[in-house]
Amino acid sequence: MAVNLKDVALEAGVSTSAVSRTFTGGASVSDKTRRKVRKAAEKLGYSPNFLARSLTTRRTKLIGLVSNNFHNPFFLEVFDLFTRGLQDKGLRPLLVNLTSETDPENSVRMMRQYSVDGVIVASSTLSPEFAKAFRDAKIPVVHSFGRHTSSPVAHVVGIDNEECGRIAARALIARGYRQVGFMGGPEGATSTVDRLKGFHAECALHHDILQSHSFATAYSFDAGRREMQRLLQGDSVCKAYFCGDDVLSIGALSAIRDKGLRVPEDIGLIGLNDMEMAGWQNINLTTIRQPIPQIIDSAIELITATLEKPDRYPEARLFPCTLKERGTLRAVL
Amino acid sequence: MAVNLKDVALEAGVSTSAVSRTFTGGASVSDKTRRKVRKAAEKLGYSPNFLARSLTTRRTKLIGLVSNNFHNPFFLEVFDLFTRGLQDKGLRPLLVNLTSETDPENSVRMMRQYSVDGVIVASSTLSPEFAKAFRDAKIPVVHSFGRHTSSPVAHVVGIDNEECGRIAARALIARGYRQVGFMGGPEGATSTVDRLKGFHAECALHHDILQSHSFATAYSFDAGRREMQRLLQGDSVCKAYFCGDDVLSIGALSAIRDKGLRVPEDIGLIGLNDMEMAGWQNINLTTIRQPIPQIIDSAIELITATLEKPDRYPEARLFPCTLKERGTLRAVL
DNA sequence: AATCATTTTGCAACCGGTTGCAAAAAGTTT
DNA sequence: AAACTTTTTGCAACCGGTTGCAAAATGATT
Repeated sequence: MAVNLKDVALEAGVSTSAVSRTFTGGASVSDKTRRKVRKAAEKLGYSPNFLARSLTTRRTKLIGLVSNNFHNPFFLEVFDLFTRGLQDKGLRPLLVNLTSETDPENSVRMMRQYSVDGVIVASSTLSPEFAKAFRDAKIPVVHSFGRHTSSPVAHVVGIDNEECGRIAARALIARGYRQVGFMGGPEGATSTVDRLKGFHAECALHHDILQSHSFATAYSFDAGRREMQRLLQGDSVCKAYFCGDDVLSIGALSAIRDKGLRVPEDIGLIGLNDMEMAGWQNINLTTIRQPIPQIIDSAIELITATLEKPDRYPEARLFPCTLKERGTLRAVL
Repeated sequence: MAVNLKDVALEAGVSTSAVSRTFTGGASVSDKTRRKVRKAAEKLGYSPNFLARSLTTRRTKLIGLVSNNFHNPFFLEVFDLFTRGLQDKGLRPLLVNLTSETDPENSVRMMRQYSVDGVIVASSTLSPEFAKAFRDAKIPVVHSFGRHTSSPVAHVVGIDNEECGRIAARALIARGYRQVGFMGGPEGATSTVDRLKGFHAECALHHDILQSHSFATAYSFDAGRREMQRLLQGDSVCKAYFCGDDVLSIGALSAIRDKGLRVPEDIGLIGLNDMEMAGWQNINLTTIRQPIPQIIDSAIELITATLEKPDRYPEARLFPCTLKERGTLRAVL
């Protein structure tokens, strides 16, 4: 059915090697035969079969893009940037939806069966062990938006979540909030654990700050809303909350407003990510901006570099985050 | 490096055929050798190379998932369902981000180079010609959320956009709105064209309805907001608007509220899709519900059926939409 | 035990490409 | 024109599997 190398070779009156060489960069072919081959290929509508090629080159140009959060709009931006960035480099993302499956073994086997060149993990909740499983299997891997530990076991590119916790705490304190809370994402999410740690540490530096914390069950609107509703029913409601991320903040915001309270007058809120929606005028969320495009570009750069040199020493690339002031915190005193 | 068929055959003391046969369903192998092979494979950590296999079987189990809307949260839900649904059937989505590229030729070539078994187009803006290009190239294709024409040239599964326009018009009219507008998505989007047509036709059935229409530049919050701002500056603001989709509605909503007008008291709004966010309590959008899971299940079912029988006659599968009443239209009179 | 039917097995060719190597062709130098 | 260097070319083996076919092994029947 489909036209292959041999057909083109026959049509052009050359060997299959000649055809193969015209279609692979840097091979030795004379202009004359190259032209003949091009013409024959054109005529027959030939284009090389990447998968057959990969058998000998051992490069499929397939990159596994594995994520477990398809309910956070933040990740749509992430997928957009990853797919475009990979495409620009001639790579193809093979999308893997983890849902509840967090055991890496299945994913590793699957990625191996498809001979992906490398894997990009896009998740702020999976533990470093997940990425490590790929590394152990000798599959180049970069964990984007993952946890930075003191001794990374696999490439990580993202932000310093502890520092973000401190930034949030400082922002609240600078605005005169004295009773502050951290409303985290799921208790097991690495990002939440680290953000809490930094938030807690920074608050502890000030003797007059009353702090508390709790966790939502997921990084989602519903979870954020429910958790804030629960908090508002309690007896020690804080004056301002640092929420685990933007979508949680938006859920919290809706709960607060429904209760008839004003933001930021009655309760202040600060999120994290600065996803597109945070800037929507009807939301206008004060948040900590994560430099998403930079993180993604860097992750792609790192994975391609690792394809070249698979035993590259693991590294962590962290990008600074900045406060993005909008309308859910009162002004600095 | 990686362990292959031959290694396993050697370890198990059988031929490569025997190994191959134990790993492909319905082949003739005795229990005894099957056990030997399984054990050897286990020991060496072998799993078959799908891509090498595909060379002879002519099945890669790769499905191109091509979309051009990575800025509409609606599509995150779509990707979630597609990836899970395909995975459940043992298929792998190869994600293609079209961005501005609407010429199908490149996509066709690319999909052919990766020997995808089939392609799912997920877009409400691309014309049927796009999917047709795949069909012409003998690549099984299903256009989900695509345009239904009287004589489909490729499989389409989605909704009847004209009927949705009529549903919207009826909803507005039933609620006593007499001056109504359609604020569409991009003028070239097939979905917008069809929705306008139905909306227009239904309004025309009533002599006392004043209708108008305009287009936003994209299916996005910003575009919706900008277009509504423009409309509000004009001199013939309608009493209610049917917006091209939910995300446009949300943009419009923010523009209206910023102007100090109330929804639904001053202006009514109805969207389309019923994406998750439409139900968020701080948005609470009245909208037309599109049965997303059904559409996606059906699209997957149709593509797999077409893999079996590639010359299957093109069909259109349309699912009924229903009005989802929330808070942005006043009550029925 | 011999004959026949059925199942299991391995050989070898093939899927669509790439590539090392040596021979052939082209280009330089004397 | 001969000798030498460099470039181009085709052969054939290989990548990791599958599969048609005939031979071998097994099981059933007499």
